Amino acid sequence: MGGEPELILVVDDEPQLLRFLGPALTSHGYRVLTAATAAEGELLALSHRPDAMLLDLGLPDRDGLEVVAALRAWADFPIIVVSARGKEDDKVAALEAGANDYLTKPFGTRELIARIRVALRNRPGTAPAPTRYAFGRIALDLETRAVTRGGEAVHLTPNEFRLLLVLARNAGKVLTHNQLLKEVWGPGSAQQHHYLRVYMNQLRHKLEEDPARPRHLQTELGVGYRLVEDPA
Amino acid sequence: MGGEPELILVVDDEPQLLRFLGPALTSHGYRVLTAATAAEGELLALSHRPDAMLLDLGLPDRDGLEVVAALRAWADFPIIVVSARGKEDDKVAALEAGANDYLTKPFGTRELIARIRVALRNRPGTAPAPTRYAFGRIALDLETRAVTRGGEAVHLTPNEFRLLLVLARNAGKVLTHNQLLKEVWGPGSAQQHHYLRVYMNQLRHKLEEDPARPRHLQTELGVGYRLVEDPA
DNA sequence: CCGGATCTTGACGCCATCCTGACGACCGTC
DNA sequence: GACGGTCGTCAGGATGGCGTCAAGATCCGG
Repeated sequence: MGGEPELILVVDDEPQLLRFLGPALTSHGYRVLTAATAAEGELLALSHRPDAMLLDLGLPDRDGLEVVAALRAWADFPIIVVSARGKEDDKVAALEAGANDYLTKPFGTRELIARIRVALRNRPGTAPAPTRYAFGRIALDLETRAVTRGGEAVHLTPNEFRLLLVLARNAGKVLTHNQLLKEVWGPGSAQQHHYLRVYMNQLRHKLEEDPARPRHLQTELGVGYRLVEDPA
Repeated sequence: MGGEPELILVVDDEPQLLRFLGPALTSHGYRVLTAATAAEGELLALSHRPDAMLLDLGLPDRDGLEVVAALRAWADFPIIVVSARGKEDDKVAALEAGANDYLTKPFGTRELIARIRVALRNRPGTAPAPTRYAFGRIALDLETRAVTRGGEAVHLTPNEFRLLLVLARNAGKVLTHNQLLKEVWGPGSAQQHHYLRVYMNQLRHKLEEDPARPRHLQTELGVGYRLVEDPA
């Protein structure tokens, strides 16, 4: 990631806790901003757009749940609620109001740091494409480029693998002949439907129990092909 | 939203807990998938791509942390860890390994539901345009090219599918013979009204309860055909 | 430069789909 | 009541897409 260090806004009215949390967070590489009241916290959140917020529910000037709801109206950063009250009703209410996590005092620093990291990790903008797929007894791993059928390794040629991969990434959907050709053989290969017939045939022989009656690699006549988990 | 209910995969070896969690989750509108071992859980996760996973750390066949790490290698859905051990070290280790949340047994159902909702709410972008139509018991999905009648799959030939699609896109409206012919068979097929009679007949036999008294695929005498949701 | 793996291309039989024709049902008109 | 028109129904023959096999052509590493 390597960019700016993340900014954490801590809103709590206990100076004791702040003196304790500040160093803990900075020592883990975060920048810290503090506020002692809800009003000040909202103001700082608005002006500094922190990457995450630590919010004590027991603030003097305003009800904690209201603060969460008010923030959630516009803020998209994670809000981790901290409270001395540990009843289930309190937790549910805060989470429903929009909090991302709920910690009951007292809590350990390391757990707090871990939960902050989880919250930051889950921010939008990080959608890793899956690197593994499975369809019945067929499994496929992108990183190792390994394909197995019922646990046993199956060797696929490059073109076979690409074809299977395109189908897997769009599992369930029908892909037209030209879509598949473009993805596997590159543009300019349209109308070469014969490739597909040959390679689908090879895939079926390597992956299907009964290549003549494919379970997963289905033909959509006149349209294209599709890979399904289970033959409806 | 508004599509399929979310699928939750619950991996736990205590039947007692499963019997307790299953109804709790389904009653909140989730679909539930269960597994009793890590191996089974990973397989189901791979093949069914749940929207979230509930994972007990104390599984018999494999260390819980390993399972979390292995899943995180490819899975992008939230993993909520459940454990009887509540020590800070355990929590930190699980969260660092990739878990999204950590609940200590015993926990309340409402808190669990609330935390699941938080996890689902935070998922990265999920809004593929649902290209679907429904008319009574007849449903039609453009992406998968699947047509169902009362839930059961119905196979349509390319021409049948195109004809149904044109009618569905103009649901309620009457389409003239020539309009339909042009859309399905291309221009230059005008006056070939016999095509329509044959194919409408086939569609009715595949989709209507009583093909002789069509509910949805209506004839407009001397004009054309129309697809309606409900026979006024 | 050789050998094996992979890709391409051709040929052929089969089968789903499509087209076409024949016939009956229904309705309005003369 | 005969007639013409439109529509629904059925089935057989034609067509084209698909699966299948195998023989070159090509690529690549040793």
